[in-house]
Amino acid sequence: MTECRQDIVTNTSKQAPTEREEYSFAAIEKRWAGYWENNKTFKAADDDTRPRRYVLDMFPYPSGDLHMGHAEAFAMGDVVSRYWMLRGYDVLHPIGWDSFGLPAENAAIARDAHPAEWTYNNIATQRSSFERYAISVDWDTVLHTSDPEYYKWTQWLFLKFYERGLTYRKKSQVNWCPKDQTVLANEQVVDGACERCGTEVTKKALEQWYFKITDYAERLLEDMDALEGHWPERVLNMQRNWIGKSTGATVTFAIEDGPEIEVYTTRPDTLYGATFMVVAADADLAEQLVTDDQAKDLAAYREELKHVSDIDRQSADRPKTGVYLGRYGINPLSGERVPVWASDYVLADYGTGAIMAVPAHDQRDMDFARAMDLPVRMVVDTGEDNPEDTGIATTDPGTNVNSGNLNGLSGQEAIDKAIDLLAAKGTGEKSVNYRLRDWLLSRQRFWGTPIPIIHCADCGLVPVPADQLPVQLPTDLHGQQLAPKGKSPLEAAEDWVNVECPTCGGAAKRDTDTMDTFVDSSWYYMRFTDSNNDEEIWDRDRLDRWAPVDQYVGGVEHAILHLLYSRFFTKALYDMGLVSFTEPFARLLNQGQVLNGGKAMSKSLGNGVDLGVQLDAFGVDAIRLTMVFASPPEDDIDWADVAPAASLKFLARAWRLAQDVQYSDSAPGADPSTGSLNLRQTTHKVVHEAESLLDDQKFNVVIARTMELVNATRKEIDNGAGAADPAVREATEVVAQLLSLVAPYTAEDMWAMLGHEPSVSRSSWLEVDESLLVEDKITVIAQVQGKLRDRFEAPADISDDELEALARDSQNVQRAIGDQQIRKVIVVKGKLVNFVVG
RNA sequence: GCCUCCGUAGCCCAAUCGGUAGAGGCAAGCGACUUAAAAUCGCUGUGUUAUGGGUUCGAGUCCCAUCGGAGGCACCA
Repeated sequence: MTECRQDIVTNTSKQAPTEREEYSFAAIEKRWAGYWENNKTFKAADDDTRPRRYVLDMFPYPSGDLHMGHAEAFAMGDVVSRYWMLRGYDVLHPIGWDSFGLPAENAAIARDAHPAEWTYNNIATQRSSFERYAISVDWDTVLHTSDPEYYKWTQWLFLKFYERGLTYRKKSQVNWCPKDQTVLANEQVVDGACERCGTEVTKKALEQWYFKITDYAERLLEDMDALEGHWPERVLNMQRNWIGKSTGATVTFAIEDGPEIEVYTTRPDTLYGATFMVVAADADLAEQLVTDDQAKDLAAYREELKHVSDIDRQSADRPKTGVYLGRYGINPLSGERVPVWASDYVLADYGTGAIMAVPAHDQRDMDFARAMDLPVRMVVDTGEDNPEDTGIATTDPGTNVNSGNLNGLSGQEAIDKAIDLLAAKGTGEKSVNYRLRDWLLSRQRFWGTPIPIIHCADCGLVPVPADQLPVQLPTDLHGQQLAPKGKSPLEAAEDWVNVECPTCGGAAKRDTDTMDTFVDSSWYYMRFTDSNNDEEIWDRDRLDRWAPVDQYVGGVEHAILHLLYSRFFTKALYDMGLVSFTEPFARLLNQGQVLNGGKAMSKSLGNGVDLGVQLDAFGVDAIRLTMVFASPPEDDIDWADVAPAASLKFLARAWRLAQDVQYSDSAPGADPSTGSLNLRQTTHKVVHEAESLLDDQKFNVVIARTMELVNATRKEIDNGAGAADPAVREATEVVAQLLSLVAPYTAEDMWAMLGHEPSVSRSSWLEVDESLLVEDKITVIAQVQGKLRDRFEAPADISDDELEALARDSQNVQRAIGDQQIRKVIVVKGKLVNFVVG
C-alpha cells in the first residue's frame, strides 16, 4: 500500500518547473505523485452544499497487478468522475476489491498458504498501481468483500432474504464443474462448460441453496423500460433474452387410471393437433406415471441418459429418443386418447416438465413422432405443404382446421378462443413462463462468505443469530486442506463445524458451503456509501443521499450475471424496506476490450501487453489518453492499431502552450475579452461542444476537439497575437481542464505553470459566452433539385428572402435551372436554398 | 431457428433536426529548420457512405430487402 511508495516525493504545495525545460512525463509524474491522495482531492464532501453524483467502476478482482483492461475501464470512469467534479458536483467515486474467489484458493493450495495472504498482497500491488495511474477515487471508501467487516453484512443480508422466503434449499440436478469441484449457477455455464475454467459441466443431484430470483422475473423485465436509453441496448437485449418470457396456457390433461398432468404450451390454438404427450424423462413425474409393465424400459432409458453429456443433450439435431410410459391422457378439448411418453427433449425444470406434442406444428415433436411412428395431424393451414406429408412442421399463423370450435379462426383469435374454451371447462388457463431459473448460490469452496446457517438434528435449519455475526472463516486451514474434494473444505475444520444449536443448545453443525462471490458484489455499491460503518450495514440517510449509482462503468461480460443479480438484490431490499430505490445503476457504460492483433490478450496466445511496460515507456497520461482517444468507449481497442507515441507527442504539444504562456508577460486573471476574438470563438465553441459530448459519452471526440483547440492556440502563439495574449491564456487553461479528464499529471503541471493553485480538478469550468458562438459570416449552399450547384458567403443574420435572392443571382444556379420553371423554393435558414424545377 | 447492434478515406474514427460527406489522429508523400539526422513546424483528402430498392425538394442519417461482421438466447414447448 502506501509503504510501497517511499520512492516518491510527496508534494502538498503549488509547484511548477522553474525554468524552461523539455516535456518529460517522468519528471511530471514525479512532481505530482501522491499529491491527490495526500490532499484528499477526490474525497466526497457529503456536505449538502452541492448537487451529488455517484460514479462507480466495477470493482476489480485482485488477480495480480492491473492489466490493460483495468487501464481502459478506469480511464473511462475517470473521465466521467473528473468531469462532474469540474462541473461543481460533489462526487462519490469509491474503490474497493471483490476479493473472495477461487484463484486465491488455488494459489494457496499451490504454495501451502492461506488465501488471504495472496489476496491482500495482490490488493496492495493493485492499489499502488492505481495510485500511479492517478484515478480520481476517494481512498477512504476502500472495502474488501473478504473482510469480516464486510461479509458480516453479506451474511446479515442472506438471513434477511431467508426470513422473507427468498432463500431456500432444494434438491435437484445441478451443474457441477468436475475441475473446480463445485456447483455452478446457470449463469456460470457457457455452452455447457464452466465459465471460469472451460471444463465440461456435468449434472449432479444435490441439495443446494437458492435465491428466488424467479419471483422477480416480471419486475426485472418490466423495469428495463426505464433503463432504455441509459443502458446499452445490447445489455438490455441480453437480459431480456435471459429472462426469456413467454406467454401461453397451462392445460390439464386427465390420465386414464392415473394422476392428471398439466402441460405448458405457447400454442393452445393447436390443441386439436396434440397426438401424444411427453414428460421429462428425469422428472419424478415420469416415475409416477409409468405403468408396471413399462417401468423397466423407463429405468433402462434413464440409465442410458446418464452417459449423455450435457453438450450432446443440448444439440437439437441429435436423434430423438424416448420410452412409452404405458398410459393415455385425454385431450381436454377433443376428448381424444393420446399416449404418454418420456423423453430427454423435454426439460424437467421448465414449465411443468411435461408437454402436449403437436408434431404438425413443432419440429421437435415432429422429429419425435417420426422416430416413434406416432400420428401427425395438421390443424393450422398456413398455405404451406401439409406437414403430415413433408415431415416439416409449419409454425406460422394460419387458419385452424380439424379443430372443432376453433375451425376458421386464426392466430391470436384462435389462441384466445382455445383458452376461453379451456377456462370454461376448468381445464386450463392463460399463463406466463420464464426461462430464468433460481440462482444457485452455495459453493463447495473455502474462500467465500460462509453461509450463516446451523443444521440441527432436532430444530432443522437454524439461522445464526444476528449478534453472532460474522461467522468467520477459520484461519488455520491452508495448502492441501483447501484442495477441492467434492465437498466443502470447511467440513475438515471440526472445531469450526461443531457448534451448539442456538435454539435448543444441542449438538449441531455449521453449514459448510460458502456463497457464490456474485452475492458479495450484488450489494457492494450500497455499502460504498458508508464503507466504514461498524454499527449497521449502512446509514439509511447516507445511502439515500448517494444511491443509486448515477454512472456505472464496466465490461459487458457482466451483462447478465452481476447486473441481473444486483438488480434483483435492489428490488428485494426495496421490498424489505431497506432501500428507497428499485434500480441500482441509473446509467451504464460498457467499455470495450483491449485487444492485440485482433485477438483478446492471453497467456496461451502470448500476445499480452504489459501495462507496467507501457506506462514506463510512454507515461501514465499518454496511455490513458490513448485508451480514451482510440475509439468510442464501448468499442474494442486493438493495441496494434494505436500509437501511444502520438499521444505523448500531443501531450508535449499541449504542455508547451502552458510553458509559452508562463514565460510570456501573461498574468493569471487577465481579462480575456481584450484578446484574440478568433481564438476565443474557438475556445468557447470547444467548451460548448465538449459539454454535450461528455454527456453523450463521446470521449474520443472530446479529445479531438481538445486537439483542435491546441492547434488553434499554437497558431495564435506563433503567427497571431502571441503567447502573452489573454485569449491564449484562456484557451490554454481550457486545454488544461479538458486534459485533466484523461491526463491528470500533465494537466496539473500546466495548471501550475499558468500560475494557479492546484488542483485543476477543483478549478471552475469555463462559462460559455453565447455571443462567441454566433458566427457573423456563414457559408450558404445553393441547390437545384437537391444537387449542390454553388456556395457563397453571407452575413449570419441574412433573411430568407435575401438568401433566396442571392442564390437566384448565382450563375451556376441559373445555368443549372436553364429554361426550366421554378416550381418551389426551399430555404433553410442560414444554411441553404434549394430550387425545385421542372 | 429467434432477438439485438454495426458497416463512412489504406487504418482508427467524426458528421445535433434529413440540409456543403471530413473534425481529430495514424500511415503515406512533399516542404521549412539542420552539415546531417532526430525533435519541431507547415502543406497534401475524389470516397459506389456494404449492395439494391423506397419515402423526400434533398438520405451516411428514415423505411424495406440482400450481403458481410459482432453479440445474446436456443430441444425453453
